[in-house]
Amino acid sequence: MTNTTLKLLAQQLQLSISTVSRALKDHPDISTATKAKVHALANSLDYEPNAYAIQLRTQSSKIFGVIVPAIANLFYDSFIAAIEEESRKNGYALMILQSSNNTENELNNLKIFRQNRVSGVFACLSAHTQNLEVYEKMSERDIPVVFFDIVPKENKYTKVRMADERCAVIAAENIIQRGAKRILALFGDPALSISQKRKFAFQQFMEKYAPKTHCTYVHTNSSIEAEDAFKKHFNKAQKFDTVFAMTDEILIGVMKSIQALNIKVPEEMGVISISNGFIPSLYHPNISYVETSGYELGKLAFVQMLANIKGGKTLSELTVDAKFVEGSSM
Amino acid sequence: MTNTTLKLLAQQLQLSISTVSRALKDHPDISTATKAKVHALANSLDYEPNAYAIQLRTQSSKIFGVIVPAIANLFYDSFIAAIEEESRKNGYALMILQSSNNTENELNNLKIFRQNRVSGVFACLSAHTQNLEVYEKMSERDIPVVFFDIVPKENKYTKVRMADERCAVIAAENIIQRGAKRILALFGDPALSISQKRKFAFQQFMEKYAPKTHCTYVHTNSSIEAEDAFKKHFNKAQKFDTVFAMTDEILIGVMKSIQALNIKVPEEMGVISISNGFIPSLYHPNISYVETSGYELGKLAFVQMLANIKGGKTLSELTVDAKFVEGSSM
DNA sequence: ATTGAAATTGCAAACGATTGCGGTAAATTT
DNA sequence: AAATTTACCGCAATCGTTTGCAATTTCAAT
Repeated sequence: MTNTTLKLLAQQLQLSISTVSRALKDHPDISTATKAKVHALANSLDYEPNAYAIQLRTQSSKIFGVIVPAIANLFYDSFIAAIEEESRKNGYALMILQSSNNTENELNNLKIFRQNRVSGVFACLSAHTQNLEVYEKMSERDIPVVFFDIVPKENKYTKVRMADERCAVIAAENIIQRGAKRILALFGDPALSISQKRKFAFQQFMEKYAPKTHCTYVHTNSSIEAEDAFKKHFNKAQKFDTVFAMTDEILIGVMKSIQALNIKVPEEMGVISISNGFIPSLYHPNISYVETSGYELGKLAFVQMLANIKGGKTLSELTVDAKFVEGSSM
Repeated sequence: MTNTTLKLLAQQLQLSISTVSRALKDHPDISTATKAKVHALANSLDYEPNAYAIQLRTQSSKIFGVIVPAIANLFYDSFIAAIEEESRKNGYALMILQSSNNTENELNNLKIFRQNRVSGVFACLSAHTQNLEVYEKMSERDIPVVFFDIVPKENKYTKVRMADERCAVIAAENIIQRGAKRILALFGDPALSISQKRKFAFQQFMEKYAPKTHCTYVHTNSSIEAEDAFKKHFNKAQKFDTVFAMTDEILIGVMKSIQALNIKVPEEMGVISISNGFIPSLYHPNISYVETSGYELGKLAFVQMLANIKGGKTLSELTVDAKFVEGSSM
C-alpha cells in the first residue's frame, strides 16, 4: 500500500496541499469546518507525516544519537533507559550505537549521526580516545554533544559524570566507621582516570582520618584478577578484615573468593563497593555500596542536552551525587 | 556552519548538481578528470550526504526499529548488542525504544517507527499485548516485522525465539543424570506462555523418564518470591536435593536463600537454571545452566530480517537451540 | 566538409512537507 | 452602494538528492 500524503488528502478533498497542511496543525487561517473534514479523512486514511520530508524541510531531526562502549552493561543500559524515557516525553527518538571501546567504531558512529543530522549526541568516550577533532566537527555542524561517564578533560565541553571522588570518600568514611583495621582496596585499570580519581581520593581520606589503618591498594583489570588478588592477599599471615571494591566487576571477583573460602560476611569480613545497586543485591547478606546511578546520570545528561538545544551554549561539568546504601555487609 | 551540499560543490566547481552527484558515486558517465576534482573538493569540504534527502528521494531509511520491554535487562541488551553489530555491518542504524511492558507505549513506539519510515522492526511483544492490528498496519506499509522472544501465536508472522521446550528438557535430563530424588522446580509468571511451555515440557519429561522422582512445582513472580518459596519448602521434613530455576530472576532468589541458609552446593543441593550465563557465573561454585543466548537470538533475528527485506516474504518461526553449560553446581 | 556515434554533462521533475505572500469572497462598516 | 476589513484559501519556492532524458561537445569515419 502506498502511504497517505498531504497531496492525496488534498486531492480527495479538493483542497490545496497548503490548506490541508495548515488544517492538520490547527492553523487559525483555516475554518473549523474544513479542519474537521481534513482531520476526518486524515484519520480514516491513517495519515502519518513523513518524518524525512519534515526533517529535510525544517532541518531538524528529533533524534538523539547515543554512543556507549557497550549496551550490554548494567551501568550504561540504565543510563540509556533514562534518556530513552526523557526523550520520548519530549518527542525525541534515540539512535544508539556501541563503540565497543574502539576509536574507529566511535568515528563511524559519529559519521552516521552526522549523516542523519541528529539533534544532539550523548557520548561516552572510548577508553583510549585521545583525538577529539571529530567532536569539534559536530560542534561546527551545530550538533550539541553531551559527554557522560568517560569525559574529556578540557572544560570547553558539556559533560556529566559521577562524583567519583565523593564515592570513594563515602566508602572510606564507612570503612572507618566500622572500625576496620586492615583493608584490601581493589581498583580498576590504572590507566583510566576513573580509577585514578577514586584511588587518590580514597587514599587521601584514609591517610588523613585514619592514618593507623593498614591499607593495601591493588589494581585489577577483571573479575578474575580481582578474585585471585583477594585470595592471594587473604593467605597472608595478617588477614585483612574489610574489602573495598571499586566496581561491580571487582565486587563479583571478590564475592566469588569469599564464597569459595566460606568467609562470613560481615563477621569475618566487611564488604563495601561502588555500584549501580544490582550486583550488591544478589548476595546474602546484601552488600553495602555507594550508589552511582546510571539512571540518574541519564536524567541529568538529558537536562543538559535540552538546555544546550534551547539556550544555545551551556558549557559546564555536572556531577551526580553519590549516596550510601546500607546493606548488611559492614 | 552551514552544511556542505551538492549544490555548494556544484557552484564552486562550475558544474551541475547532477554531475556532482554522479561523480560522487562513480557513475560511468562522468570523466575521470571531473570525478577527481569533485572528490577532492568534497573531501576538503567534508561533504556528507543528507540522509533525509536521500530517504525522501529513495523512500528507504536504512534504519531498523527495535522494541524491547526494557533495555536494562541482561537478555535484551545482549539481543540488542547482536543486532546492532549486524546492522552496522550492513549499513543500517538502530532506533531503540522500550515498551516497559506497556501496550500503550508499544503503540506509540510503532508510530514513531512508521513516521520515521524504518526499514524494518524487531519487536518483542509486551507481556499482555493481545491486539496485533498495529503490526498489521506495519505490513500494509511494507515494513517487515520480526518478532522475537515474546512472539504472537499466529504463524503468519515472522518470529524467532528460544527453544523453550528444549531448554526445559535439557535441564530435566541433567537433573535425572545427577540422580536427584527430590526436586524443587521454580517457574515464572503462570500467565506467560514461556512459563507454561517450560513447565509443561519439564513435567512431561520427568514423568516419562523418572516417574519416581518427587517434584514440587512452584510459580513465582519475582526474586523475592523465589527466595521465600525456597525457604518455605526447605523447612519441610523431607528436604529436596535439587533445585531448578527457570530464569535468572528466580535463580537470584534461590541463591540468596542458599547463601543465607549456608547450604553447600553441590554436596547438599544441586542447582541448575536457564540463563544467558552471566548470573550463574557470579557464584561459587559456578551454577550449571542451559544457555539461552540473547546474542544468538539477535543474530538469527537479523538474518530473518534481511531475508524479509531482500526476498519479499519469508514467514516462519525459527528457534535458537539451547545447550547445556556445565558449572559445578550439580 | 559532413555525418554519426560516443563521450560527457545539464535540465528538470520528483520525493513530502512547510510557509511567506498574495488573492478572492464574504462580512462589516460608512 | 461603495469601501474596507476579515476570514479563508492557494501559489510557488524551498529543503538536498536522484535519475530519465535531452543537449552538447568531441572525434573519428566517410
